[in-house]
Amino acid sequence: MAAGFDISKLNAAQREAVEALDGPVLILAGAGTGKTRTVTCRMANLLQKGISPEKILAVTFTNKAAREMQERVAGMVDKKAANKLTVCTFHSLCVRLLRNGIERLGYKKNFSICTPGDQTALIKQFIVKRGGIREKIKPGDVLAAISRAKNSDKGLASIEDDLYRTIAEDYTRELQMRNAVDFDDLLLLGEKLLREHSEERAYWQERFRYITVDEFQDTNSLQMSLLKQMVGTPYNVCVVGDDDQSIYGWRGAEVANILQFERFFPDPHVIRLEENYRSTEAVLRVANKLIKGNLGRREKELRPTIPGGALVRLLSFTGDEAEAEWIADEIKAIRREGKRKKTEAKPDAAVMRLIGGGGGAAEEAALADANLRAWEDFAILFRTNTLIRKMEQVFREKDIPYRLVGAQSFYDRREVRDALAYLQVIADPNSDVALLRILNTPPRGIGEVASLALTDWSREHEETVWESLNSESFRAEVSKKAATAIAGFCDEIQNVHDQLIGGHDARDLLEGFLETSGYVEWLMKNQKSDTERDQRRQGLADVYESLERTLGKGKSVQTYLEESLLDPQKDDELEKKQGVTLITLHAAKGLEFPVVFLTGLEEGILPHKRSIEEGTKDEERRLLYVGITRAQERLMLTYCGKRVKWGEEVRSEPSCFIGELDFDWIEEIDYEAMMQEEANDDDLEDFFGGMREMLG
DNA sequence: ATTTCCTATCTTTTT
DNA sequence: GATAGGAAAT
Repeated sequence: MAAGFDISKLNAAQREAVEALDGPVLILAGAGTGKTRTVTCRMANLLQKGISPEKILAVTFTNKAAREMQERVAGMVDKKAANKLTVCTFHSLCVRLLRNGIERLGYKKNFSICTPGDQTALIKQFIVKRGGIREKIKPGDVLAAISRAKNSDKGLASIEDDLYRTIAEDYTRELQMRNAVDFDDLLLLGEKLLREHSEERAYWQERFRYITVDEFQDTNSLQMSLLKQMVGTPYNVCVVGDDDQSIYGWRGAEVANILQFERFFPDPHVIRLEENYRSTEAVLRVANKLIKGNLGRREKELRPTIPGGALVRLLSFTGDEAEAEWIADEIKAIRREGKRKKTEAKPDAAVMRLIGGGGGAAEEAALADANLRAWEDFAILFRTNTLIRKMEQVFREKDIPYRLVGAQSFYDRREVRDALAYLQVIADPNSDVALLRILNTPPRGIGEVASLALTDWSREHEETVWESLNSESFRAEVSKKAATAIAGFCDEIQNVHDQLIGGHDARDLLEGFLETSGYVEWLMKNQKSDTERDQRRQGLADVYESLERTLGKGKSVQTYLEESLLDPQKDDELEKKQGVTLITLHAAKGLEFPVVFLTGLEEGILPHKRSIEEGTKDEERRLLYVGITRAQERLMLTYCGKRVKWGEEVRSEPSCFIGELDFDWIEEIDYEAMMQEEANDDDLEDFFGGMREMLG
């Protein structure tokens, strides 16, 4: 039976939250106040009170958070019950809604989901078509406008610029015709389905009687509308959020939803979690002082439970190279200090080898013995993904293991996207977007001219691209050479598709087809080096493996494709990877680390240049606040005077946020001091540190 | 049609 | 420093 969960370890507010199961509940949970523990305990409590797990839904912001929550509940109660819970993102929830009901909205059941890459490609086409090329219109800007419009309640009509709006309309029409939806459509259509079809609404409201929404401050108005449709009376809905950690305003997130919530679900039970168990007092003082700079927030302060602690360090460097190298060296140094709770274990020969600069297996063995901090205790936080590169480079030079979280997404890799497109076409040749992608990849004689004729033809005849390709009258329209190529291609696809329908193993078919179609050969030929070839090969291998794993769970190919698109993290494997964490501030939300380095506190980076232009500096301040509150024991804030940008050195000014920090809890180390400390001194310091440790 | 080489532009943040 | 898109060469 259920192992149970220990409610006695919770504080009064947390316990109150865990026990408030019925009616609307609003939990305002500051950073590090045991939010996740509280929410998971609350779910466990629902189960223990006899609520059927099928009736419980928890919506999180990322798939990673969803997996984590489910695992944690599973650790507290009966595993089988926990696995029957529905824990997912708004987007995957909508896929579920639409898989059943999208036909009511005029789409065919086998709709496909467009990736951001597909979106960009489409938008580019229309920019060209509408003559936006002269005006230097960027696809990203149009997409952003579309997304903003779809997520607001006004729709595409709210796009001011005529050209933008025209392109947006073209794009929407094209998607609809191709029976495809983008990420925003998932929410849009999901909400529409429930709002316009009472049978659907009734079904889902009955299906989920207890709903929890995590990171509620990051929901936008569309997600809020969706939530309203999902929740039936009595309103057993619990939302958890912290206005100070709202960092997705650019995606339409509205902190005002917290107020909205109280209006729509009247008299919620409001619970505040303010006692922080994560960080030292020093870290929290700095965080609290900083966030006070934001106006219009709910006044609250994180109360420390760990008094004192090491001062937060603020360091400046001459350049990004120096910054990265110092961080790497400092990590090695702090690591050698060992864990906070020092045991009496004496360093031995292993440490000698370590100081001697040895590496590899010997070093790893040394670590285990010598009570050193784990690499996983460290995290380095960056404002943008690109800033991570320099650090990566230095880590490689200095032999420090690291893991990148969500940096360059799995599904941004060409071979992965191609392979998935192939798979989708094999599963359903009528998937237009995917078919167009692989039509001439590798080059098989169906070039630009033929491709253009094809899309025009299919649009005109209101048939899918696949149908057009197979039509004799279309083939008569293109060159003889192209027609032959098309015929051959169609045969190949048809053949593989038939085999899949006939029950052939999808993985084998995909792998085989990528070989016989010449894709793999072409891919390899186009790589410059062996390492690149290996990477591509690995990418394909990863696809095969994840496909096999998913199918092994009894899921369909279609489900695999959907999950893949919505969950671009390379799930378990990435998490198991060992090393120092390199991560963006956005991706770091919800995580915690004993030692945190927060880099690039510079004007134009944090706050980001674009935020200054757009007047959203408050959000940047929250972003910094999120970064600071990730730290448990030690926090280092760094900035530098110049940075290499596009191969060119650019001057950098200290961030305006530095002036807002609480210097009572900060130890500042400036340029001059650093300059005087020669590299040699560092080495000596390291050496004597090691000696002292050896002598006990 | 395809490949190759040159150039322009790029950078927030994520489902 | 990478990468996508265009022009020129095959």
